Amino acid sequence: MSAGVIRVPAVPSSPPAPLVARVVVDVPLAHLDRPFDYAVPEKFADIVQAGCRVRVRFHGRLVDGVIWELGESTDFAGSLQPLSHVPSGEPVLTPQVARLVRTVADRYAGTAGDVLRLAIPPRRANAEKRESPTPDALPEPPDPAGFARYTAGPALLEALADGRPARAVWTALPGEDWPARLVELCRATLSGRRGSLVVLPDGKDLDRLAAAAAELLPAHSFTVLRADDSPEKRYRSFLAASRGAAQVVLGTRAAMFAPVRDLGLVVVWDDGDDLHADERAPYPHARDVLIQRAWLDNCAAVVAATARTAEAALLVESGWANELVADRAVLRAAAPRVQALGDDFDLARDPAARSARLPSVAHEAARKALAADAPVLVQVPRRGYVPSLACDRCRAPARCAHCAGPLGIAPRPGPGGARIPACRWCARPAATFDCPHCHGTKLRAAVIGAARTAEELARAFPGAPVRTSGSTSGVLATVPGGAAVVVATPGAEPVAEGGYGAALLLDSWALLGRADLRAGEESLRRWMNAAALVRPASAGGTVVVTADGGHPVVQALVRWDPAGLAARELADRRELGFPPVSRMASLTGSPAALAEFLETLRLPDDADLLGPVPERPRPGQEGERERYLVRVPRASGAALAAALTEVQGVRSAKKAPEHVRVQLDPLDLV
DNA sequence: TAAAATGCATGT
DNA sequence: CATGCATTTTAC
Repeated sequence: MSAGVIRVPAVPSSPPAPLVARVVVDVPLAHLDRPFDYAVPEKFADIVQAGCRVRVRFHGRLVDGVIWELGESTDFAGSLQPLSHVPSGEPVLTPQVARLVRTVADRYAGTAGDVLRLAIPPRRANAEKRESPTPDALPEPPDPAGFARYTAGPALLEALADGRPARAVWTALPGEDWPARLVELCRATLSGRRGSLVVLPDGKDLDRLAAAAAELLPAHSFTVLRADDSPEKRYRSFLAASRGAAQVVLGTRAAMFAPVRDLGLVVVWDDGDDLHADERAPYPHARDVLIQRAWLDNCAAVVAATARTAEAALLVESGWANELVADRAVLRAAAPRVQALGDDFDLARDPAARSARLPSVAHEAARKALAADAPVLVQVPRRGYVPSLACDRCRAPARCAHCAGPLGIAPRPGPGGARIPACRWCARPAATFDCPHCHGTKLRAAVIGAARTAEELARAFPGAPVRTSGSTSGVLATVPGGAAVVVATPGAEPVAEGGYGAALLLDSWALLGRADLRAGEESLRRWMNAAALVRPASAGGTVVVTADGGHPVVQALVRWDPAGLAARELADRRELGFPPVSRMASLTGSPAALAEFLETLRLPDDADLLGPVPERPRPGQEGERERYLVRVPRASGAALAAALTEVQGVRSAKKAPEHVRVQLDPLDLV
């Protein structure tokens, strides 16, 4: 130290200014997934806040970042670079969301930067300038009558109003006005000064929820986050939440990270819908993220749907959540009559029958409803289901004798040009087949659905107007009461004023025959979501499903027993070693990159490596790609994620040229 | 992208 | 075994 330095005594009244900003930089490199310390220059001292955006010099370049936290010292041995820019002090990352982001990144073997990109919308300076309108007053707790049909319903509302961390798997009754019920949950929570977050699969559902919120919540107390809003509007809605102006946030899956103030409740609606799985790395699932949030923030959680997933069943079975269900008598009063077509009418067996007229039972149900001036819902399959293999005798999906993966025909012929059935998980050829259910030895290709045209139905019911709702023709949210035939693909069913008089579920064989781990659960979910729009049996409501009444999934629909099927699914998956009882990771990439990846990978001892299987080429992707699956017991899930993260770090540090896509608990376990 | 660390040959 | 120069590593 030079002799001429003059030491200035510290002014006692001024608090020590924050000197160090720990910044998460937006670079896509796995080995740099940690905060870096920067000096806060004098000129920014007044505006910087924990959670605000910054630009910093990193590796010589200017990059975007977020202040993870502010501190007064650093462990870094070198001299700190200063923050280059602080575009605004607006805190866009709350400490609670920061913690969630870290947890989610770790769970999915991704980086905090990747998760932050999902969690924080792009900045719009204009939106920041505007003030967020604040609500006038807290609401009173809601009328408990809405939940009176569910055994523990009123008690749940009370718990929420008291700020207790109640956890429930709610199975909504058919015909339930679920948007109103969900808003009542939010209102109960808000009456206790706590915020709520509700995540739904799509914009159509969000419209209904927002309409209910406008009725039941104070003005400006809620905000709606939807992917199809303009960037400016999205940022404004986001700020309404982060500033604490609106304490109730309703949105589609990107809202799962919304910075709700004083979070008291998280809700996911229809958690079986695959739209809840984000398709950007690291592919988080809204239900799982919200459950993590409930853990971290010790808040209430409600997993709600008309049907039930095996994951929700596990939450109940493990004791994490209580069931919120109606008893059988209440259910009988609410449910439509469900008829399954008997064994004698088998659409799948007779190709001619498929293109022919409606089965007479279905025709009769529709005719009656139309005669009573009620609309009829017709659910038809979407095109493009993947063909799969099933037992020729009993139709059970064919599974690999080694790992219980689904059998299929390889997209490319094997050695010698033969197209032998093979496991789509571990790629072992299935030279012989012995059905575990009926000991059949022959395989058949399961039927691929083809949409019945609206014109065909129009001919079947002359005089009734025909409307269609689907992704190609446009999704209708509602249809008026009165005789009409409404043709919809699964998930696009409009709500009918006064309920449908009948529903015909014509996609049964296409849904049930899919080579998907979730085919059974998913079929019931889609059927129930359609059937729930039908009037109760006492008002003449009828549902006809064109499937074998002996099939367990069809039985669950007839008896309206989503909990029973979910419990059964869970038991099956436990036996076969499937999620959610085990955790799985899929690794996709070029054969060379995968080989190199696996060389560095140190798997937990109890891990099971399956594959590789060839990946069907995606549009716009060059070269051969294949996929491995890794399976571990649930307890080793964190160890698996950590091992995968480590390899990603090593590979990115040595600049491995080819990327390997790592997905934890992927939905498509075909 | 640029500074620091490491590697390596060369002349002592 | 310093020294100079090239290459690799790090990233605040």
